Amino acid sequence: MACQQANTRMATVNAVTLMKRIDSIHQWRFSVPSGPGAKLTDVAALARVSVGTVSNVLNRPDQVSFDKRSRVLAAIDELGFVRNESARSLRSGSTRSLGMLVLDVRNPFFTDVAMGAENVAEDHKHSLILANSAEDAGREQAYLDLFEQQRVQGVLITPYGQVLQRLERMRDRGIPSVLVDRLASTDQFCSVSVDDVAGGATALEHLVSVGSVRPAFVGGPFTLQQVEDRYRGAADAAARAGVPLQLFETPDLKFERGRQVGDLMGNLQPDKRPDAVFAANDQLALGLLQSFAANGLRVPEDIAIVGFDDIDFASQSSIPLTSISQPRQLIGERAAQLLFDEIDDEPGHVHSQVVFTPELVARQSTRRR
Amino acid sequence: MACQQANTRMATVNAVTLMKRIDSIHQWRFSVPSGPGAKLTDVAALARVSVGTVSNVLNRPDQVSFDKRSRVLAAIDELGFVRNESARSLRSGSTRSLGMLVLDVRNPFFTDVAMGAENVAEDHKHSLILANSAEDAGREQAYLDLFEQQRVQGVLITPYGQVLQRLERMRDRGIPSVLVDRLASTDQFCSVSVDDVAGGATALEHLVSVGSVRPAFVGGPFTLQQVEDRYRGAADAAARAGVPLQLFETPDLKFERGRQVGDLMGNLQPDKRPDAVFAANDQLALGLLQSFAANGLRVPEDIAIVGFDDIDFASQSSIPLTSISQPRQLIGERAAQLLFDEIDDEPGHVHSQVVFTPELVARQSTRRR
DNA sequence: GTTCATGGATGAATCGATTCAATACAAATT
DNA sequence: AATTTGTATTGAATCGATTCATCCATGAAC
Repeated sequence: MACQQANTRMATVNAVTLMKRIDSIHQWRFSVPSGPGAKLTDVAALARVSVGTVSNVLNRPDQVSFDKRSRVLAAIDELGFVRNESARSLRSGSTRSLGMLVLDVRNPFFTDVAMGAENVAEDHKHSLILANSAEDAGREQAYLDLFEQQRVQGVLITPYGQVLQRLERMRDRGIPSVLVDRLASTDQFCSVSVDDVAGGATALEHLVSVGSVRPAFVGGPFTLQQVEDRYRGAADAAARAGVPLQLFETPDLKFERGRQVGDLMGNLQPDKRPDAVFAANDQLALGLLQSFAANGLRVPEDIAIVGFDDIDFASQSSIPLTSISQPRQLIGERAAQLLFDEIDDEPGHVHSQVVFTPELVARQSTRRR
Repeated sequence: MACQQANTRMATVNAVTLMKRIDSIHQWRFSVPSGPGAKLTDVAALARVSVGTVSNVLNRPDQVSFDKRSRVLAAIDELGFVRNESARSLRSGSTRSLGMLVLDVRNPFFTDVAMGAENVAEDHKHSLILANSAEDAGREQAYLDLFEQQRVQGVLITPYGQVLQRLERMRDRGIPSVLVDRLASTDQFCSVSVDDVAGGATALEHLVSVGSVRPAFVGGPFTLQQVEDRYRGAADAAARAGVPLQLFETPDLKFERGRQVGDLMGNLQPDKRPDAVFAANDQLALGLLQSFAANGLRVPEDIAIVGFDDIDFASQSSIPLTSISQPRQLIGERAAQLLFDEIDDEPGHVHSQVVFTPELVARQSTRRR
């Protein structure tokens, strides 16, 4: 009884589906195709094959005979079928996407890293969802929520707030992450970072090698690990070289701060004034440069400058800026590779910390006097 | 017979579901929660309510009594339930996302526009998927495919290749789009753009007003509508002012080209050399600036420069650069608003073309001599 | 005491793909 | 001729949420 009813209903459903198909073909032929697009069953009906075969054409085309495959492809084309990704990933249990959460999309450093990651993701037929925490713990959490809801396969993140615990929980539930531009403090994660201490040392050694005897460090806040490390590297190198290192601490790393510090230095007695500056990033360095230009200090003759990051504009400044260059794209690529390693779960996956050593790019701002 | 079998199978399924539920609670209580997360039915069971109620708590919390609502929320918390967005949007037929396709994520112009759009999207509880066509027609198509598969609610796009027809088709199937930084040539789309002709005119009038009598335009290729328009605006303004306008055409708008053109100008006789340059964008302008600095030409004394876009680095150059500023963030916001208008289909939606007039930001590079 | 209205709650049906056990069929082997 | 092997194909069950027709309980109105 109930059974009969079920059968009846089934027949009804089929009839409706068929109608819809004919209808949609009709529309396509004679007018503008519109409304909700065709679905897989429509394609199957038009190509006179089963839904399983259509799915195979989409996912394992080489397992389908030439005849049916081409019929299916023709039907797909005819109907303008576009597979519904929500349905795909609901059933298959796997989205084809990674989430990436950076501190500032407007910072070219991160967009470069993202491009590197995107390239690798593309090779794996995944897409990269790029999000911007904008150095805001709330947004950071919100985007992690989003990533979890979207069931991304993995996350690339430059953490801002306290998220490590959460990331561990996510990993335990099947969403691994890789820390970018941060050395993992635990062995719970892979990370890709840059040896800022070495970078700081390189910068300062370079200044000494071009003749500086009164170098200074400009940067802050020291709560940023990067700043701390770069300073420490520079301080150690200064000690080794037997020169003092003056410190100008700033509340942030923005251009404006650089200009302010520059103005400050410009007002010092020439013999008190540093003869070279190592700025914790290029923004600061450009600020210094602008200030010096405005105050009639010559770079590098009166004062040399080295920055950090080697952003495009370092080389594009009127006086091209010496800087410490990080392999940005490579960082992104490597991070994505590590992430895929963990996703594909080569069972013996061990978390590894990749540390790149940044390189000096010498330009006019530190030319030997 | 078959009917009986069906019933039996159903019972089996229920038993399995129950087992799984108990199992997952068990795991939570006594060990690390892991494996596939809890689902909505688990929450319903733990809170002793129906699945419909849980769904209501998630989507229409005010329609649920306080008692059950808090039980559900407690269960969600206890199980660490995260709603599966694929399932949500499959059933509801609507994703909560927009796609945005730009020509170059590394260009601060586009990241600013994107941030504006993102803010509006956030207000509408949507997320913005940012993709980079990188001025590659293939990638552009591929990302549009992706957007269609993901069933985004709408698309913000700065078209590169021939995509208008495709966008029309998408719109007819329920995915509208808004053109960004492009004036829609048809009335089929909304668009948000900037009046480049006016911008070009402004730039040239400014140069004349600070005393230029031999201005030049640098930029290309003229197949880019932007370049064409900026040049035309400048040329018209020059004609009106009764000064000639020299043209230096470039194959692209990159920094390096600016430097090359700058070197070229540096080699001209001082009385043949332009006394002011309008560069089609800031990258070119910075290239010119660097070249002039290297060749000992003083800016603005020997030659004034005005750029276009007012990127951050325009003001951060050693000699701060006068530029034509576009309301980038506003462009993104407005575009997203128009898109939501069309998505929410206020039935009388008419496509509108928003055109912002760019503004001159005068800085040192055009200071009156 | 009965009817009606209403806000809350329920749960089977549903969205559109993929999966996989079952089957059909051809070719190879015994 | 019978059996095995292997490949191509099928279609019902499934993923995890939302939807919505239905039901329930409570109180107001008659």
